[in-house]
Amino acid sequence: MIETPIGEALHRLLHAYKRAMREAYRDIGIELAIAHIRTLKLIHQFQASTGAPCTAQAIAIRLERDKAQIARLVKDLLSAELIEKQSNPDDGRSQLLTVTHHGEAMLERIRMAERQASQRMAAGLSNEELTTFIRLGNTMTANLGEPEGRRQSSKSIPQEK
Amino acid sequence: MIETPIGEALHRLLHAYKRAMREAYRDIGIELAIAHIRTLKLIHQFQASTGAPCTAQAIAIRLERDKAQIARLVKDLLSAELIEKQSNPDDGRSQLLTVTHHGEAMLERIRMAERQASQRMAAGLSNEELTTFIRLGNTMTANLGEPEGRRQSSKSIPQEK
DNA sequence: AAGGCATAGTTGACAAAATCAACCAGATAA
DNA sequence: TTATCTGGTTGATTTTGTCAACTATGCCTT
Repeated sequence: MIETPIGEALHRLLHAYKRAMREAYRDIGIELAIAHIRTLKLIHQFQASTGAPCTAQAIAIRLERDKAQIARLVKDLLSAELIEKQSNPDDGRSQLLTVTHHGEAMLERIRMAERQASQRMAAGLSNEELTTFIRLGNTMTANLGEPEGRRQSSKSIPQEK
Repeated sequence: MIETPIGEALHRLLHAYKRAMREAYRDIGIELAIAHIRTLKLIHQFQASTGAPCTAQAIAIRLERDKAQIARLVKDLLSAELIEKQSNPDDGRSQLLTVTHHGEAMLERIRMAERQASQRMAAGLSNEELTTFIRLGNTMTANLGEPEGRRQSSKSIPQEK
């Protein structure tokens, strides 16, 4: 077969992965798009790991996305009543986002769907191999994440360590 | 930091990678989108490895994309005179695609841009680690690529081995 | 030879993902 | 008080991707 460099391997894997995830979500009756699901998961993880609510700014930083896109994703999740917002007492411009009970239930269904697809993806690979893959992937992401300039949404935002 | 499973690591890496590639292409004055570039590269690789021209069907199979999308990508590349087509003598429905000299020159510029970004991405990693990453990635892609049904563009098309 | 089915490619429509720019209200620093 | 920065919003656009229906051609069966 044709030799594939890293970039090509990545494209193919993420495309296959997204397709598998979409099918798994659809099989369970979840109609959320993948970006919405990632955002919902991040809001929940933020709460769980810091004990504090999340902000749109934190999501934009963590996902390295344009804040405009995050705003639209958050708006959709609010409309679906999967998250809710309160005014931030420390910053009048900002809202604190938390996952609702409805959102918690949705997250549980998402986990079920992902478990199945992830097991299929990882078939024949040891835990060590999976850990190695994640480590190498995160290293490359970090390598790419130190820009020389022109990054928009995070141009003057310090990278979290 | 928050633990990231494989899916999350993949999303972040490909997003960072695509952004780095776009910046590298832009720095060199290339205005093609990434999907167009991947298609152009594939047509060239197909020629180089088989000695025969490429077809839209072969691209759809190799990239695992909907044939409608491939048709649009091919149309754009034809308009940009990066590739050209001839009627397939063996199949009146099909056209054979080849890269033009203009396309060859574009590919050379693309390789220069990618070399720089790839080196930055791979900083600190050995060749063995990069090879391992690609191998694991391709294994997972293959795991996901054996559908139980509902795949559109490749539903009745046998997977290449 | 004719009919039925499958296929290569095209087109329309739509959804998802992502970026860029401009804006407003609030926060901070001088 | 003023200037600058920031969190978030909205509009516009580009890129990526999927689904369905269609046409012309190819293949198989009768």
